[in-house]
Amino acid sequence: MSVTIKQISELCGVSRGTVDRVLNNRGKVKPETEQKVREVADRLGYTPNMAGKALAARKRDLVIGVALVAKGNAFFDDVLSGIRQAGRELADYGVRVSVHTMKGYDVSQQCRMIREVGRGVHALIVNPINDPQVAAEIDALTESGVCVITVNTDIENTRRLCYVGSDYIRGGETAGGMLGLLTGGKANVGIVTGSVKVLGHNQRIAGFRNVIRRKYPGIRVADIQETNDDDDQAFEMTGKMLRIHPEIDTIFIVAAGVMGVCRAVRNFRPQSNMAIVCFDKTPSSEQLLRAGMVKAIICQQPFTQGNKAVHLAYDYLVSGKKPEHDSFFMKSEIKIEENL
Amino acid sequence: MSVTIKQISELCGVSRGTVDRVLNNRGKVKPETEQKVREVADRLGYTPNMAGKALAARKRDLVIGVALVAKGNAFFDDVLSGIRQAGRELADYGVRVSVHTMKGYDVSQQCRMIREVGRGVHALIVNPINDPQVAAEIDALTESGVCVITVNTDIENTRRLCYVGSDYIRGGETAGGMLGLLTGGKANVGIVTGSVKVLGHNQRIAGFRNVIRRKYPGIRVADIQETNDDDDQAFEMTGKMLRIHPEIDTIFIVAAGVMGVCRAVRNFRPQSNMAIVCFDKTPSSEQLLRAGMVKAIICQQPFTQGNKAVHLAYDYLVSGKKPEHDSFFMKSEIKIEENL
DNA sequence: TTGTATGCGTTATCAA
DNA sequence: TTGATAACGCATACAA
Repeated sequence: MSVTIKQISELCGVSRGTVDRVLNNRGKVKPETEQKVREVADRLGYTPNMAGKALAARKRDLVIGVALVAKGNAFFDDVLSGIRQAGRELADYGVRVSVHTMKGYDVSQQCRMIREVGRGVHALIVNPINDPQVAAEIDALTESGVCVITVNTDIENTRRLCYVGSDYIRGGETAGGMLGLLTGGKANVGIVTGSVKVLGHNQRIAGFRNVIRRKYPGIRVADIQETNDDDDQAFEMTGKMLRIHPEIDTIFIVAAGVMGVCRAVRNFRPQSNMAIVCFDKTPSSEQLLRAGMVKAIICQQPFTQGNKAVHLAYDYLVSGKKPEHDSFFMKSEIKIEENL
Repeated sequence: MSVTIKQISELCGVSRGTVDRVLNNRGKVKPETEQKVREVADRLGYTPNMAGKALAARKRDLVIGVALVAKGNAFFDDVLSGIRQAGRELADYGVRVSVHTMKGYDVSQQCRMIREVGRGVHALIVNPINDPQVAAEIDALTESGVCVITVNTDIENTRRLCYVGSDYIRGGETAGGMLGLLTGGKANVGIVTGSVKVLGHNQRIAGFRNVIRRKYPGIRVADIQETNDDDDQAFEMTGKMLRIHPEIDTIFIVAAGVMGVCRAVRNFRPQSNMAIVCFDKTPSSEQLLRAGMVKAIICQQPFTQGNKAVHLAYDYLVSGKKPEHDSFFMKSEIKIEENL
C-alpha cells in the first residue's frame, strides 16, 4: 500500500494539517518541522493519492474553459468530441468543462473570446492565431493565474503551459513518403496549399520536400497554388495549374479545399487516375477517398488532441502536475479506404 | 452539481446505508422502501461518483491479474507497456495489477497458468488459445466470480466479459488495399502465413482476398506457404516459393517470420524491388522498413489493447459497469518509414 | 506556528 | 430490516 499524509504525520509526531502545509508549500511551518516532514516524506516515497485529491477538489468547483475557432470547420468536430468526452470522464473528479466556439480567423475577435472565456475559469484551452496580440492575451491570462494550453496550432513566445497537436513537418513527410510509394518514385506533383502565410501549411510542404529530395529524386514539384482553404478558389487555381502544367500527374493537397481540387481534376483530366493525397478526415474527404479520387488521407488524431488537452489541464489544476513535455505531438495516421 | 446518495437518503427519509443497499442490490431492504428509493434515484438521475467509489475501493485491495503468452514475442512488449501504464494510472484508485507471462502456445500449460493466476484475483486478462479446455478454464473462473477479459485473440463459446484486440479481417483488408496502391493493381503475390490452423491468420488472408477480388482484379495470388512463426522456416519456405514461382513480385507476410522472409528475398531476388507488406512493429520489422525492404507495416495498437483491457476490468470491478460492447476492435494503422 | 474538526461520496461494520 | 458511525486520502476553515 502506498504512503499517506496520515502515516507521515504519525511518524513525525505532528498533525496532518502540518504535513499538508509542508508538502503543498503553504508556509507557516517552523523550519525544523518542515525539514523533518520532508525528510520522512522523501524516505517513504510519498505520492499524493489522486482519488483523494479529486474528491476534495469537488468543493472548489474547478472550471476548464475551451475557446476554439471551430465553427464551420468539420475538422474540429472530432477535436470537440474528444474534449466533451474528457469532460464526461472527469465530471466525477471535481472539474467542469465549458466549451465555446467561434468562426473565422480574426485576431481581435479571438482576443475578445479569450478574455471573456478566460474570466471565471481556472484553465483555458485554445487554438491560437499566431499573432502578438493573441500572445499578449494569453500571457495576461497566465499572469492572472489561469493556465493556458494550446491545441492543434501553437503560438510562439508565450507562457502557455504546453501544446497538444499535430507535428506538421512529420505530416508533410508522411504525405511525401506515401506519394513516393504510390507513384513508384516518378511523378510531377502539383501542390495545392491553403496559404503561404500559415506556418503549419508551410511546415507540411517543407516536410514533403525533405522526403522527396532524400528518397525520391524522380519526383518533381511542378507548381504550387494557394486556395485560402476555399473550395471555389481551389477549383479555380487547380484548373489553372492543370492547364499550364499538362505534365502534372500527382496532387498534394496541403489544407482544406479538397472537394474543389477534385472537381477540377474531374473536369480537366476526366480519364486520368491521378495520385492525390490530402489531410484530415472530413465528410467530403472521406467520400472522395471512397470514390477512389483521393488515394490516401493523412490524419492527426483530432479526437485525441482534444481529449488529451483537457486531461493535461485537469492534472495541472488538481495535482499541480506540470506536463512532462512542452509539446505533445500526435501521430501521423495514414488512412486508405480499407482502414478508414 | 450531480446527485449523491446523501441527497437521496434525505429525500426518502432513510439512511445512506439503506440507499446503498438498494442501489447495489445488497438485499435486506423492505420492498416498499426499496421502491421509494429507486423511484427517487431515477427521478433525480443519480449516477454514482467514481472518485468516491475509488476511494472506498482502496479498502478492498482489488487485484487485476494478467496472464499472457508473451515471452519471446516482441509484439507483446507494447501490450505489456499498455498494461503496466494502466496499472500506474489506476494505482491511486483502489486496484493493483499483477502481471504474469509465459512462453509457447501449449494448451495445458496455459490452463494451469489461468488457474494459478486466477486464484486470488478479481479479474483476469488473458490471450487465450482457442481451445475447449481453455474455454472450460475461463468459464470455471467466471463461475467463481472472477471476470475474464480476452486480449489480442478471442475465444469462442465462453462467458468472458469482453474482447479487446485486433480486427483481423480488417487488418487483412488494409494490407490488401495497401498492396493494391503500391503495385498499381498489377501483381503476383506470394502469401507467407504463420499457420493455417490459426484463426487470426486465416482471417487476415480472407480480408486480403476480399479486397483484391473486389478492387484489384489484376492481382493474383501465386502461392501460400506456412512458417509457424519461425524465421528459419520462413527463410526456407519463401526460398522454395520464389524458386517455384519466378513470377512472384510481391509478398504479403501474414504473421511472424518477417526477417526470414526478407533474407530469402535478398538471397533469391537480389536486385528486385519487391513490394512487401507485413504486420506488427517489432525491432526487426522496423529495421527492415527503414532499410526499404518492407514497404509498409500494418499495426494494431498493441499499447492501447493492453491499456484498454485493464481499464475495462477496473470499471467492471469498481463500478460494476459492464463494457458497452462485446468486442473492442483496434484500428488498423498503416506505418511507413515517415510515420513510424 | 500547530492542531482539530469537518466535508468530499461511497462503502463496510456493527448495533439496534 | 434499518440506522449510525467510521474509514478511505486530501484540503481547509478555524481554534489554540
